[in-house]
Amino acid sequence: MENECNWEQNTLINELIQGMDVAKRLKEELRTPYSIDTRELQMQMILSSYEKALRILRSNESTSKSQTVSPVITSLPQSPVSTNGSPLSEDFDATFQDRKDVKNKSKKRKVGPKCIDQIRVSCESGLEGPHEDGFNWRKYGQKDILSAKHPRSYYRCTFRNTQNCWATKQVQRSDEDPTIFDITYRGKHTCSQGNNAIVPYKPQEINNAIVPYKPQATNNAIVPYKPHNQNNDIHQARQSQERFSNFSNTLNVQTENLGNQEMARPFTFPSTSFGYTAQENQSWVPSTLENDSFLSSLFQTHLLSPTTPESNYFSSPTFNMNDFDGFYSMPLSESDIPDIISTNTSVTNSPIPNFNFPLDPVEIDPNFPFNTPGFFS
DNA sequence: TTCATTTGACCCTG
DNA sequence: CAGGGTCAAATGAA
Repeated sequence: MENECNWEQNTLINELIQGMDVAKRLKEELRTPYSIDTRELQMQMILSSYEKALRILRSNESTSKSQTVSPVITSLPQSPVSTNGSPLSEDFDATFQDRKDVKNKSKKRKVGPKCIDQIRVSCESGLEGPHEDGFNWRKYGQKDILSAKHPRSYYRCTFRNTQNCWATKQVQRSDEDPTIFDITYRGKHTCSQGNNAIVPYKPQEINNAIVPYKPQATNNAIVPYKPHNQNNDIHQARQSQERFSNFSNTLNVQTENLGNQEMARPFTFPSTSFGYTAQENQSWVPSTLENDSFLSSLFQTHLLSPTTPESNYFSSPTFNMNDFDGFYSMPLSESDIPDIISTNTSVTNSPIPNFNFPLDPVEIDPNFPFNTPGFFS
Protein backbone atom coordinates (compact mmCIF):
# COMPACT_ATOMS: atom_id res chain seq x y z
CA MET A 1 0.00 0.00 0.00
CA GLU A 2 2.74 2.32 0.94
CA ASN A 3 4.59 1.33 -2.14
CA GLU A 4 1.58 2.13 -4.17
CA CYS A 5 1.27 5.57 -2.70
CA ASN A 6 4.91 6.26 -3.23
CA TRP A 7 4.68 5.01 -6.71
CA GLU A 8 1.79 7.29 -7.46
CA GLN A 9 3.57 10.20 -5.92
CA ASN A 10 6.64 9.52 -7.95
CA THR A 11 4.62 9.11 -11.06
CA LEU A 12 2.81 12.31 -10.40
CA ILE A 13 6.01 14.18 -9.87
CA ASN A 14 7.52 12.59 -12.91
CA GLU A 15 4.60 13.53 -15.04
CA LEU A 16 4.72 17.12 -13.93
CA ILE A 17 8.43 17.27 -14.45
CA GLN A 18 8.05 15.76 -17.82
CA GLY A 19 5.42 18.22 -18.82
CA MET A 20 7.62 21.06 -17.81
CA ASP A 21 10.63 19.58 -19.46
CA VAL A 22 8.93 18.98 -22.73
CA ALA A 23 7.37 22.40 -22.63
CA LYS A 24 10.82 23.87 -22.30
CA ARG A 25 12.07 21.86 -25.18
CA LEU A 26 9.10 22.85 -27.23
CA LYS A 27 9.85 26.42 -26.46
CA GLU A 28 13.32 25.93 -27.83
CA GLU A 29 11.99 24.08 -30.79
CA LEU A 30 9.81 26.97 -31.72
CA ARG A 31 12.91 28.88 -32.56
CA THR A 32 14.14 26.26 -34.90
CA PRO A 33 12.79 25.02 -38.20
CA TYR A 34 11.77 21.65 -36.90
CA SER A 35 8.81 19.97 -38.41
CA ILE A 36 5.32 20.50 -37.21
CA ASP A 37 5.22 16.83 -36.38
CA THR A 38 7.94 17.25 -33.86
CA ARG A 39 6.12 20.04 -32.17
CA GLU A 40 2.88 18.20 -32.17
CA LEU A 41 4.68 15.31 -30.67
CA GLN A 42 5.91 17.41 -27.85
CA MET A 43 2.54 18.96 -27.35
CA GLN A 44 1.13 15.50 -27.01
CA MET A 45 3.74 14.67 -24.46
CA ILE A 46 2.93 17.72 -22.44
CA LEU A 47 -0.76 17.09 -22.51
CA SER A 48 -0.27 13.47 -21.70
CA SER A 49 1.85 14.28 -18.72
CA TYR A 50 -0.63 16.66 -17.25
CA GLU A 51 -3.51 14.38 -17.92
CA LYS A 52 -1.80 11.56 -16.17
CA ALA A 53 -0.92 13.75 -13.26
CA LEU A 54 -4.48 14.92 -12.99
CA ARG A 55 -5.73 11.42 -13.13
CA ILE A 56 -3.50 10.41 -10.30
CA LEU A 57 -4.76 13.28 -8.23
CA ARG A 58 -8.32 12.45 -9.01
CA SER A 59 -7.86 8.84 -8.21
CA ASN A 60 -6.47 9.75 -4.85
CA GLU A 61 -9.68 11.55 -4.18
CA SER A 62 -11.71 8.48 -4.79
CA THR A 63 -9.45 5.53 -4.66
CA SER A 64 -12.09 3.02 -3.98
CA LYS A 65 -14.14 4.04 -6.93
CA SER A 66 -11.36 3.65 -9.36
CA GLN A 67 -11.27 -0.01 -8.68
CA THR A 68 -14.62 -0.75 -10.08
CA VAL A 69 -15.25 -1.51 -13.65
CA SER A 70 -16.50 1.77 -14.80
CA PRO A 71 -18.03 2.63 -18.11
CA VAL A 72 -14.89 4.49 -18.84
CA ILE A 73 -11.81 2.50 -19.41
CA THR A 74 -9.92 3.93 -16.60
CA SER A 75 -8.43 3.15 -13.33
CA LEU A 76 -5.06 3.77 -12.04
CA PRO A 77 -2.53 1.08 -12.31
CA GLN A 78 -2.66 -1.23 -9.42
CA SER A 79 0.87 -2.23 -9.73
CA PRO A 80 3.18 -0.28 -7.57
CA VAL A 81 6.77 -0.17 -8.38
CA SER A 82 8.51 -2.95 -6.67
CA THR A 83 11.50 -2.53 -4.56
CA ASN A 84 13.66 -3.25 -7.50
CA GLY A 85 11.84 -0.65 -9.42
CA SER A 86 9.99 -2.73 -11.89
CA PRO A 87 6.54 -1.40 -12.59
CA LEU A 88 5.46 -4.94 -12.69
CA SER A 89 6.31 -5.75 -9.20
CA GLU A 90 8.30 -8.79 -8.48
CA ASP A 91 6.13 -9.06 -5.46
CA PHE A 92 3.43 -9.85 -7.85
CA ASP A 93 5.25 -12.80 -9.22
CA ALA A 94 6.34 -13.75 -5.79
CA THR A 95 2.77 -13.81 -4.69
CA PHE A 96 1.91 -16.34 -7.29
CA GLN A 97 5.04 -18.26 -6.72
CA ASP A 98 4.34 -18.44 -3.05
CA ARG A 99 0.90 -19.63 -3.72
CA LYS A 100 2.30 -22.38 -5.77
CA ASP A 101 4.96 -23.30 -3.33
CA VAL A 102 3.15 -23.01 -0.08
CA LYS A 103 0.35 -25.29 -0.92
CA ASN A 104 -0.26 -27.25 -3.98
CA LYS A 105 -3.86 -26.27 -4.34
CA SER A 106 -4.41 -23.15 -2.39
CA LYS A 107 -7.55 -21.27 -3.13
CA LYS A 108 -6.18 -18.19 -1.61
CA ARG A 109 -7.22 -15.19 -3.55
CA LYS A 110 -4.52 -13.37 -5.36
CA VAL A 111 -3.97 -10.17 -3.55
CA GLY A 112 -1.21 -7.74 -3.17
CA PRO A 113 0.22 -5.92 -6.12
CA LYS A 114 -2.08 -6.14 -9.05
CA CYS A 115 -1.25 -5.47 -12.62
CA ILE A 116 -4.40 -4.51 -14.33
CA ASP A 117 -5.29 -3.52 -17.79
CA GLN A 118 -8.85 -2.60 -18.28
CA ILE A 119 -10.26 -2.25 -21.69
CA ARG A 120 -13.62 -2.30 -23.30
CA VAL A 121 -14.33 -3.96 -26.52
CA SER A 122 -17.45 -4.35 -28.44
CA CYS A 123 -18.33 -6.68 -31.20
CA GLU A 124 -19.19 -4.58 -34.18
CA SER A 125 -21.26 -7.26 -35.73
CA GLY A 126 -22.95 -7.91 -32.48
CA LEU A 127 -22.79 -11.62 -32.21
CA GLU A 128 -19.98 -12.80 -34.29
CA GLY A 129 -16.60 -14.12 -33.50
CA PRO A 130 -13.93 -15.15 -33.33
CA HIS A 131 -11.98 -12.45 -31.63
CA GLU A 132 -8.81 -12.95 -29.82
CA ASP A 133 -6.08 -10.94 -28.31
CA GLY A 134 -3.14 -12.96 -29.42
CA PHE A 135 -2.95 -15.04 -26.31
CA ASN A 136 -4.38 -18.38 -25.49
CA TRP A 137 -6.62 -18.36 -22.50
CA ARG A 138 -8.20 -21.11 -20.57
CA LYS A 139 -11.37 -20.47 -18.74
CA TYR A 140 -11.19 -21.55 -15.15
CA GLY A 141 -14.29 -20.06 -13.69
CA GLN A 142 -17.44 -18.14 -14.10
CA LYS A 143 -19.24 -16.25 -11.46
CA ASP A 144 -22.43 -14.33 -11.16
CA ILE A 145 -21.62 -10.88 -9.97
CA LEU A 146 -24.04 -9.16 -7.74
CA SER A 147 -23.87 -5.80 -9.40
CA ALA A 148 -23.90 -7.14 -12.91
CA LYS A 149 -26.52 -8.78 -15.00
CA HIS A 150 -24.08 -11.01 -16.73
CA PRO A 151 -21.68 -13.46 -15.18
CA ARG A 152 -18.01 -12.71 -15.05
CA SER A 153 -15.68 -15.15 -16.67
CA TYR A 154 -12.22 -15.90 -15.45
CA TYR A 155 -9.41 -16.92 -17.70
CA ARG A 156 -5.83 -17.79 -17.18
CA CYS A 157 -3.04 -18.31 -19.60
CA THR A 158 -3.11 -21.69 -21.24
CA PHE A 159 0.57 -22.04 -20.51
CA ARG A 160 0.21 -21.48 -16.84
CA ASN A 161 1.47 -24.89 -15.98
CA THR A 162 3.81 -25.54 -18.84
CA GLN A 163 5.50 -22.17 -18.80
CA ASN A 164 4.57 -20.88 -15.42
CA CYS A 165 2.70 -18.00 -16.95
CA TRP A 166 0.41 -16.37 -14.44
CA ALA A 167 -1.42 -13.93 -16.61
CA THR A 168 -5.15 -13.91 -16.06
CA LYS A 169 -8.04 -11.95 -17.31
CA GLN A 170 -11.63 -11.35 -16.41
CA VAL A 171 -14.33 -10.75 -18.91
CA GLN A 172 -17.49 -9.01 -17.94
CA ARG A 173 -20.29 -8.33 -20.32
CA SER A 174 -21.55 -4.86 -20.03
CA ASP A 175 -24.93 -4.31 -18.50
CA GLU A 176 -25.78 -1.36 -20.66
CA ASP A 177 -24.70 -2.89 -23.90
CA PRO A 178 -24.41 -6.67 -24.09
CA THR A 179 -22.20 -6.36 -27.10
CA ILE A 180 -19.60 -4.63 -25.02
CA PHE A 181 -17.19 -6.45 -22.82
CA ASP A 182 -15.10 -5.11 -20.06
CA ILE A 183 -11.91 -7.03 -19.96
CA THR A 184 -9.52 -6.85 -17.11
CA TYR A 185 -6.10 -8.27 -17.55
CA ARG A 186 -4.04 -9.17 -14.56
CA GLY A 187 -0.47 -10.14 -14.39
CA LYS A 188 1.93 -10.47 -17.18
CA HIS A 189 2.57 -13.10 -19.73
CA THR A 190 5.80 -14.87 -19.10
CA CYS A 191 5.07 -17.53 -21.63
CA SER A 192 6.34 -17.65 -25.17
CA GLN A 193 3.11 -16.05 -26.28
CA GLY A 194 4.10 -12.95 -24.50
CA ASN A 195 7.29 -12.87 -26.44
CA ASN A 196 5.50 -13.27 -29.69
CA ALA A 197 2.51 -11.14 -29.08
CA ILE A 198 2.01 -8.62 -31.77
CA VAL A 199 -1.25 -7.08 -30.87
CA PRO A 200 -1.37 -3.47 -29.85
CA TYR A 201 -3.62 -4.26 -26.97
CA LYS A 202 -5.41 -7.23 -25.68
CA PRO A 203 -9.08 -7.06 -26.23
CA GLN A 204 -10.90 -10.27 -26.35
CA GLU A 205 -14.39 -10.71 -27.39
CA ILE A 206 -16.60 -12.99 -25.47
CA ASN A 207 -19.71 -14.03 -27.09
CA ASN A 208 -22.80 -15.98 -26.43
CA ALA A 209 -23.69 -16.87 -29.90
CA ILE A 210 -21.27 -18.24 -32.38
CA VAL A 211 -18.38 -20.40 -31.49
CA PRO A 212 -16.45 -21.11 -34.62
CA TYR A 213 -13.45 -22.73 -33.05
CA LYS A 214 -14.98 -24.60 -30.21
CA PRO A 215 -18.47 -25.64 -31.12
CA GLN A 216 -18.78 -27.48 -27.87
CA ALA A 217 -18.43 -24.34 -25.90
CA THR A 218 -21.66 -23.06 -24.57
CA ASN A 219 -23.25 -19.93 -23.31
CA ASN A 220 -20.98 -17.34 -21.98
CA ALA A 221 -17.47 -16.30 -22.28
CA ILE A 222 -16.23 -18.21 -25.19
CA VAL A 223 -12.63 -17.93 -26.00
CA PRO A 224 -11.89 -19.46 -29.32
CA TYR A 225 -9.03 -21.70 -28.60
CA LYS A 226 -7.19 -23.61 -31.17
CA PRO A 227 -4.71 -26.06 -29.86
CA HIS A 228 -1.40 -25.86 -31.52
CA ASN A 229 2.15 -26.79 -31.00
CA GLN A 230 3.04 -24.88 -27.92
CA ASN A 231 6.68 -25.05 -28.66
CA ASN A 232 6.41 -23.66 -32.09
CA ASP A 233 6.94 -19.98 -31.60
CA ILE A 234 6.81 -19.15 -35.24
CA HIS A 235 3.54 -20.88 -35.58
CA GLN A 236 2.20 -19.05 -32.61
CA ALA A 237 3.23 -15.74 -33.95
CA ARG A 238 1.63 -16.42 -37.27
CA GLN A 239 -1.49 -17.65 -35.62
CA SER A 240 -1.63 -14.55 -33.54
CA GLN A 241 -1.39 -12.48 -36.64
CA GLU A 242 -4.17 -14.30 -38.34
CA ARG A 243 -6.40 -14.26 -35.38
CA PHE A 244 -5.79 -10.68 -34.69
CA SER A 245 -6.42 -9.81 -38.23
CA ASN A 246 -9.71 -11.54 -37.78
CA PHE A 247 -10.29 -9.66 -34.66
CA SER A 248 -9.59 -6.39 -36.34
CA ASN A 249 -12.39 -6.93 -38.76
CA THR A 250 -15.03 -7.39 -36.17
CA LEU A 251 -14.01 -5.59 -33.09
CA ASN A 252 -13.67 -2.06 -32.12
CA VAL A 253 -12.76 -0.46 -28.94
CA GLN A 254 -15.77 1.04 -27.37
CA THR A 255 -15.68 4.76 -27.52
CA GLU A 256 -19.12 5.54 -26.32
CA ASN A 257 -19.79 6.80 -22.89
CA LEU A 258 -16.25 7.72 -22.37
CA GLY A 259 -15.75 10.68 -20.19
CA ASN A 260 -14.84 13.98 -21.67
CA GLN A 261 -11.49 13.73 -20.16
CA GLU A 262 -10.83 10.57 -22.01
CA MET A 263 -12.20 11.86 -25.21
CA ALA A 264 -10.16 14.97 -25.06
CA ARG A 265 -7.15 13.15 -26.35
CA PRO A 266 -6.87 10.63 -29.04
CA PHE A 267 -5.12 8.02 -27.05
CA THR A 268 -3.83 7.86 -23.58
CA PHE A 269 -1.73 5.50 -21.63
CA PRO A 270 -0.90 6.05 -18.06
CA SER A 271 2.72 5.72 -17.44
CA THR A 272 2.71 2.13 -16.36
CA SER A 273 0.77 1.05 -19.33
CA PHE A 274 3.55 1.89 -21.60
CA GLY A 275 5.50 -1.20 -21.07
CA TYR A 276 2.59 -3.21 -22.06
CA THR A 277 1.68 -1.15 -24.98
CA ALA A 278 5.17 -1.07 -26.17
CA GLN A 279 5.52 -4.75 -26.03
CA GLU A 280 2.49 -5.21 -28.09
CA ASN A 281 3.56 -2.70 -30.60
CA GLN A 282 7.12 -3.58 -30.76
CA SER A 283 7.27 -4.09 -34.44
CA TRP A 284 4.68 -1.91 -35.94
CA VAL A 285 4.63 1.40 -34.25
CA PRO A 286 7.96 2.67 -35.37
CA SER A 287 7.53 1.61 -38.92
CA THR A 288 4.17 3.21 -39.33
CA LEU A 289 4.61 6.39 -37.51
CA GLU A 290 5.76 8.38 -40.40
CA ASN A 291 2.72 7.64 -42.43
CA ASP A 292 0.04 7.62 -39.87
CA SER A 293 -0.65 10.72 -37.95
CA PHE A 294 -2.84 8.92 -35.54
CA LEU A 295 -0.19 6.42 -34.73
CA SER A 296 2.22 9.22 -34.53
CA SER A 297 0.26 10.86 -31.84
CA LEU A 298 -0.14 7.56 -30.14
CA PHE A 299 3.52 6.91 -30.20
CA GLN A 300 4.30 10.42 -29.27
CA THR A 301 2.05 10.43 -26.35
CA HIS A 302 3.03 7.16 -24.88
CA LEU A 303 6.36 6.18 -26.07
CA LEU A 304 7.91 9.48 -25.46
CA SER A 305 7.51 9.86 -21.79
CA PRO A 306 10.95 10.57 -20.55
CA THR A 307 10.06 10.97 -16.97
CA THR A 308 7.89 7.99 -16.46
CA PRO A 309 9.43 4.80 -15.24
CA GLU A 310 9.11 3.37 -18.70
CA SER A 311 10.47 6.23 -20.57
CA ASN A 312 13.94 4.94 -20.34
CA TYR A 313 12.84 2.36 -22.81
CA PHE A 314 14.15 4.59 -25.43
CA SER A 315 17.62 4.28 -24.24
CA SER A 316 17.45 0.55 -24.24
CA PRO A 317 18.19 -1.60 -27.22
CA THR A 318 15.51 -4.08 -26.38
CA PHE A 319 11.96 -3.99 -25.43
CA ASN A 320 10.26 -6.66 -23.44
CA MET A 321 7.10 -8.15 -24.74
CA ASN A 322 6.26 -9.66 -21.45
CA ASP A 323 6.02 -6.69 -19.27
CA PHE A 324 2.58 -5.36 -19.55
CA ASP A 325 0.90 -3.99 -16.57
CA GLY A 326 -1.09 -1.07 -15.46
CA PHE A 327 -4.04 -0.07 -17.49
CA TYR A 328 -4.75 2.11 -20.37
CA SER A 329 -7.52 4.03 -21.92
CA MET A 330 -8.34 3.69 -25.51
CA PRO A 331 -10.90 6.17 -26.63
CA LEU A 332 -10.36 5.40 -30.25
CA SER A 333 -12.67 5.85 -33.08
CA GLU A 334 -14.06 2.72 -34.54
CA SER A 335 -12.26 3.22 -37.74
CA ASP A 336 -8.96 3.54 -36.04
CA ILE A 337 -8.71 0.13 -34.55
CA PRO A 338 -8.82 -1.98 -37.67
CA ASP A 339 -6.30 0.32 -39.22
CA ILE A 340 -3.96 -0.04 -36.36
CA ILE A 341 -4.29 -3.74 -36.24
CA SER A 342 -3.96 -4.28 -39.90
CA THR A 343 -0.94 -2.11 -39.89
CA ASN A 344 0.35 -4.07 -37.06
CA THR A 345 -0.01 -7.39 -38.69
CA SER A 346 1.21 -6.17 -41.97
CA VAL A 347 4.57 -5.22 -40.69
CA THR A 348 5.07 -7.98 -38.25
CA ASN A 349 7.59 -9.62 -40.45
CA SER A 350 9.54 -6.52 -41.02
CA PRO A 351 13.15 -6.85 -39.98
CA ILE A 352 12.78 -4.61 -37.03
CA PRO A 353 14.90 -5.68 -34.14
CA ASN A 354 13.20 -7.15 -31.17
CA PHE A 355 13.21 -4.27 -28.76
CA ASN A 356 13.37 -5.22 -25.20
CA PHE A 357 12.73 -2.33 -22.90
CA PRO A 358 13.44 -2.97 -19.28
CA LEU A 359 10.91 -1.68 -16.87
CA ASP A 360 13.25 -0.65 -14.20
CA PRO A 361 12.69 2.96 -13.38
CA VAL A 362 15.81 4.64 -14.51
CA GLU A 363 16.39 8.28 -14.30
CA ILE A 364 15.36 9.83 -17.51
CA ASP A 365 17.87 11.52 -19.56
CA PRO A 366 16.34 14.92 -20.12
CA ASN A 367 18.58 15.37 -23.07
CA PHE A 368 17.29 12.41 -24.89
CA PRO A 369 17.16 13.38 -28.55
CA PHE A 370 13.54 12.74 -29.28
CA ASN A 371 13.74 14.81 -32.33
CA THR A 372 16.62 12.90 -33.72
CA PRO A 373 15.95 12.37 -37.41
CA GLY A 374 15.01 8.81 -38.07
CA PHE A 375 14.29 8.06 -34.48
CA PHE A 376 10.99 6.55 -35.40
CA SER A 377 12.01 4.94 -38.60
C1' DT B 1 -6.62 -40.18 -24.55
C1' DT B 2 -6.07 -35.47 -24.14
C1' DC B 3 -7.55 -31.12 -23.20
C1' DA B 4 -11.01 -27.32 -22.60
C1' DT B 5 -15.24 -25.97 -20.40
C1' DT B 6 -18.69 -26.12 -16.86
C1' DT B 7 -20.02 -25.60 -12.34
C1' DG B 8 -20.43 -26.25 -7.44
C1' DA B 9 -17.57 -25.81 -3.52
C1' DC B 10 -14.02 -23.72 -1.08
C1' DC B 11 -11.87 -19.89 0.97
C1' DC B 12 -10.06 -15.20 1.31
C1' DT B 13 -10.94 -10.28 1.70
C1' DG B 14 -13.38 -6.38 3.16
C1' DC C 1 -21.06 -12.59 6.61
C1' DA C 2 -21.41 -11.50 1.66
C1' DG C 3 -19.14 -11.18 -2.45
C1' DG C 4 -15.70 -12.48 -5.39
C1' DG C 5 -11.69 -15.37 -7.03
C1' DT C 6 -10.00 -19.94 -7.56
C1' DC C 7 -9.99 -24.89 -7.51
C1' DA C 8 -11.03 -29.26 -9.24
C1' DA C 9 -14.25 -33.00 -10.40
C1' DA C 10 -17.37 -33.96 -13.98
C1' DT C 11 -18.35 -33.62 -18.61
C1' DG C 12 -17.79 -33.34 -23.44
C1' DA C 13 -15.39 -32.68 -27.84
C1' DA C 14 -11.69 -33.81 -30.93
